[in-house]
Parts: sequence; C-alpha cells; structure tokens
Amino acid sequence: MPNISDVARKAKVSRTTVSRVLNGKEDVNEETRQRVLEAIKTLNYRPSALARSLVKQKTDTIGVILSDITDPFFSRIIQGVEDVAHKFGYGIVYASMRWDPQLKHNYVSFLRSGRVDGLLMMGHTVGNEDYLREMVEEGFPLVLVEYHIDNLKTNLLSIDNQGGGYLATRHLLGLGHRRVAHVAGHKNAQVSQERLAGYRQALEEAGVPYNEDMVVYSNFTTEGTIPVAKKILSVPERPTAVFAANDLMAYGVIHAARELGLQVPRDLAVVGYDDIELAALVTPPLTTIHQPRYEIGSMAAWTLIQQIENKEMQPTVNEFKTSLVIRESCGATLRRGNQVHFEIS
Amino acid sequence: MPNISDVARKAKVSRTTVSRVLNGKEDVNEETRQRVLEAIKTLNYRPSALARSLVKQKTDTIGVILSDITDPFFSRIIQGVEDVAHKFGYGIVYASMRWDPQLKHNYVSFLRSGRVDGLLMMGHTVGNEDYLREMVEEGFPLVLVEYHIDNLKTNLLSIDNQGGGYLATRHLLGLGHRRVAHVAGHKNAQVSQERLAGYRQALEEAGVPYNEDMVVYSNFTTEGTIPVAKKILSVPERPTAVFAANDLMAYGVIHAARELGLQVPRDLAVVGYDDIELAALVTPPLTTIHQPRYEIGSMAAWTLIQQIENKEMQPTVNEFKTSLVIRESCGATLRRGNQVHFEIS
DNA sequence: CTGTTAGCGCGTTCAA
DNA sequence: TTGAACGCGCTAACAG
Repeated sequence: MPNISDVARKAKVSRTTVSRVLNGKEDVNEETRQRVLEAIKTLNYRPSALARSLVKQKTDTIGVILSDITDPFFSRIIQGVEDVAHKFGYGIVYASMRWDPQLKHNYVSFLRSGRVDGLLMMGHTVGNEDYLREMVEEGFPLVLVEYHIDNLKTNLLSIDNQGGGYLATRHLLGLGHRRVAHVAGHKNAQVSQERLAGYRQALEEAGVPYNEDMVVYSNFTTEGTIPVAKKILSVPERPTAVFAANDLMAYGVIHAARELGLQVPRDLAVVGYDDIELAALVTPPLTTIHQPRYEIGSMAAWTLIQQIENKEMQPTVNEFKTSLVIRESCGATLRRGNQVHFEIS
Repeated sequence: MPNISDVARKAKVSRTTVSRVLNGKEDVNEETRQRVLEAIKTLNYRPSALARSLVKQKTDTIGVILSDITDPFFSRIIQGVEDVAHKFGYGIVYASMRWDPQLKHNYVSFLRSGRVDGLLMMGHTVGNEDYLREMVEEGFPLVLVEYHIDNLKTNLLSIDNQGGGYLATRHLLGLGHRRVAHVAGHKNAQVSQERLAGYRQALEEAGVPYNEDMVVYSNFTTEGTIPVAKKILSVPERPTAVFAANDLMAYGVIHAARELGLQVPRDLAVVGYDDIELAALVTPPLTTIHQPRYEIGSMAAWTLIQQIENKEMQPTVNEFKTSLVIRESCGATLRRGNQVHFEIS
C-alpha cells in the first residue's frame, strides 16, 4: 500500500500539498492539484483512516454494542441507527456481546480505545458496570437504550417496559384468565425485571395473587423456551394464558403447547412482546406489545452524534411508550362477536 | 485520556519500558514493572488501539460485510464467525450494506483503509466489482461467501444454490404439482439466479415447460413478498405450489395465500430456503432447504484468519451442500400415509 | 534490564 | 501557493 509520501514524490510536491488536495482545501493551484490527483490514481493510493484518525482524534465511526445481533428485535432499531448515522457521515461498527458481561466489557474497551467516536449500547445485563461510570466521567460519548443506572448522567432512551408488561397481562386478565403464567427473559437482563414488574402490577390490580410457580425465566430465544414452556404447561393446575417477555419466546410457548396437544388460542392464550415483523405474518398472528423501534434507533443515533459533535451538551432522557397490538393468539378478536365484554384493554 | 508518556513520567521510566510491561515482555525488573502497573492504574490509562495498530500494521479485527444484518439467515453464520474469531483473539466489526452496491463499496473502502486485517463478505449483489479484483491483487485478505467471480483467485465458500433450488422444486413436482411458481430473491443477487437455475433444471427434467409468468422477483423480505405473491396467486390458472428463494418470502407467500382464502398446504404447497430457526417452530412448519450455516460461518472466519496470518497461503474453495427438510407446508408428510408414491425427494 | 532514536501515515501550524 | 517541522501514541532496533 502506497502512502502519502509516495504520492508526493510521484507528483513532485510535498506531502503537505497532497494532504491539501486530499482534504479538498481551496488554496491549491489547479495545475498541481491535477498532478496530485493523477499520482493518486496511478498509484491507486488510499489514505489510511488509521493514521488520519490518530492525528485528528476522530474516527467518524460510531460503535453499537448489543446483546445479540441475531435477535430480530434489533432489526428495525438498527435501520433507524444506520439511516441517521449515514446521513451525518458516520460509519457503524457492531459488536454482539451475546449476553456475556465479560465479552461486553471487552468490546467496550476494544471499541473505545480509539476505534469509535462514541458508543451506543442496547440490550443490557445487570451487573458491575463501574467502567460505564468512568466513561461518562471522562466525557466519552455514550447513549444507553433501555438501561437505567442510578446516578449516571448520560443519554438514556428508555422504553416503558413495566407499562408494556402491565398492558399485556391486563389484556389477558380482561379476557377472563386467572391462571396467567409469565415467561421472563434473561434473568440478568434489566428489561426482564421490568416486564415482570408490570405483570405483577396487573395481577395485583385484578386481585389475583402472585404465584411464583407461574413464572419461569428463559433466554429470549424460541429454542430455549420450549422446554421451560412445556414444564409450566404440565403442572396440574395449568395456566390458561401466558405472557412471554418477547415474541420469540411466545412462539416457543406456542410450539410447546402444540406438542402437548393444546391449541392456541383455543386452549391457551399467548401474548408476546416486541412486535417483530414476523409476528403479524405467521400463524397464529401474535398479540403483542409494540415498541416504536425505528424511532428508538434513529433517536439514539441522533443523540449520540449530537453529543459527539457538541461535547457540552447536557444528557437527555427520552421515554418511549408501548402499545398493545391485538391479533389472534389470545382469542380476543375471535370472541369479539359474542363476548365483547371480555375485552377491556 | 492519558497517554504512554504520562505513565512513563509518573513511573519515572521511559516510554519503552511502559510499552514493555504493556505487552508482557519478560525482560523487565519486577520492581519497575510494579511501579508502571501502579501508574497505569492511578492514571486509569488505556493504550490507544489506533496508535498501536498504526505501528504494528495490524488491527486484530476482521470486518464482516453483509447484505442485510437483519436477515435471520445470517444469525447462525455470525455465531460461527464470532466463535472462531474470538478464539483466535480477533474482534469483529459488521457492516450492513442493505443491498446497495454503492454502500457496499463505501464500506469496503471504509474498513480496509486500516481498520481491519481482513474482510469477510456475504450476501452479494451482481455488479461492477473491479475493486474486489484490486484487493485480491494487492493481497488484502478476503473471503467471499456465496459469491463466484470469474478468474478471481481468492478464498471462496460456495453453497450449492442451484442444487438447493433443484431439490426444492423436484420435491414439489414429485408431489404431483405441475403449476409450480417461483418467488425469486433480489434481482441483482447472485443466489437468486442460481436458485432460479435449479428451479428450471428440475422443471426441465420433469418435462414441465418453463413459464416465465410463474416467476416473480421479490426482495428476500416477508413484507415485500406479500403483494407480488398475491399477484401470482391471482392469475386464472393459479399455481398449486410455490418455491420461495428464502424462508421469509415463503411466509410472505403463506400470508398472501391466507388473505386470498387459500390454505397451506391444502390449497397451496410452499417450500422455502435457508431453514431459519423459526421455520421449524411456527405454523405451518416450513419445508425448506437446509444449509450448514454455523459451519459456513466458522469455516469462513477460520479461512480468513489463516490468510491474515499466513499471507503465502493459496486461496481455498469450499463447496457446501444443501439438503431438503420436509415439514408440513407442502403436505408431503400429511399424505405420507396414503400417497407415499408422491414423495420422491 | 533500561533508555535513545527512529518511524508507522497522516494533518497542522508557521514561514517563506 | 507551497514546504519544513512537529506531533498524534505507540513499538522496534540498537546501544549500553
């Protein structure tokens, strides 16, 4: 790979001049500029982003660290992030930490040691994260999505997870169910706790005692959910409804139910969470909690870029609301004709 | 952010010595080492990966460029890539080019200008890609997945797409179908052409004339497929079977069919491609073409790392086979009891 | 065992 | 309009 000196030599100018045409400065004689351009072309020269970043202390890149890059929940969020980032001239690099706090920490160090101008983190685990505090104190641009840390003054986009869990559970209770189970997400994921809290809130409001045998933790995947779903559906007093903390797990529940000879929604009502694209399109179409994912992604990217380009900016906090989307997996729409009173959500 | 000189000053040694303890060299007095370590800790010093990469001409990072990071097809591949890369001490950065050749080109330039040691590319578009030729000629480590370019001597992992298309179509023909439609993928994706060729091959073999009205192009997404699927299912002599070039589009077909009052598999047989995780788990379970995705991903990463660490290596070519997974979306298993002769695949 | 010197590839003064 | 000199933060070669 040729470097800027090779070009300078070939064009018979100084490296400084090459640098000037590279960066589109005006004060270069048109003739020399052409000479330089030609040299660049014949040498097939490409400036080193590395060296450039080193001297400018700027990479024009943002890093996105997420819990699991294969989770469809992130798909629309990522689109939002990309659209905004590209518009502002930033590239994006992703890192997938696969719910491993150690791997997450590694990636944070990896990326912030000069590789990116700022970090967007989403899909978090609960744990010791003093290093995030340090980052914030040092002024490293950071945006967290769905991740509240006490006394941490940084940009935060939160989604009303408790509200979502509440909506989902209330819907099931409103349909007359009393034995409502909950399949929670990753035990050390913050959203799991919040959605569970919403579930409990709805139960309490309806006067249904909380029974911890009705709650199982899973891992946000369909495959991982099938066995635990089978277990919870095999107890003597089996639940008649399940609220799953994401759509993938909801399909795990549905699949498990089918293997046990139960039909959804006839024998079991199921509500999911996330409203992934497929939720509307497969059978049964899933009743689920919708989140404005594209908006979350674009807002997150915008916030991060603002902080990168304006270090003085005060941290912002945005809360996004969720909504219930009623489809067919809990029988509400089917019953609409004759049992409207069941549907109160 | 403190730098290595700050540490050196604090520990009252030279920068070189700091560098030595940083890189775990043995020839450092234990006492000085401790002094340095302490200085590092109190200053909260973190070495700049940027500067280090600049001097070592090595980033310990591989870049992965893919067509659409939100496509579940990539999920297991990515897991394979990550497992291998981490084992060898490499980080990974992803870029999603969203089927935009220009964006792809941009990301290639972006990443190879010193940001990564090698590039893994998958999910390709057909187009002018002389820049890939240049990369290969310059010896830049490169692995292509499912992307054949004439006379390009680089590492290639190919999957037998034509064979997969053939398997899928033959299965439908073997079940007695004669009006078999095909929903192809992105028009400028290479895999689309190959799977289409397999479709035609099977038709020809069965003596069924090729009818181009039976082929529509879509974009590998469920949403994008619903309208075109509706169109192809609304012709007077409507198809009784559809081979879709990926599973997401197969679900688009199924959804469209349902909206038209057709039941799958009773009124329409559908075969997908990819065998994404959800394919086995939603209703109807999808008959589809399986590809060894985890193996593809791990092999791709391994090959790339080999080339990075051993520049003399000869390019390797690996071809992976596909297989047909029979589930319920084309009625084969349902008929097994009484019409076994239909099933020849 | 430790320090000095040189250089990775570039951008940015400041003079000329 | 151009170039020399310096520095970004780090590692490597060579002395001592």
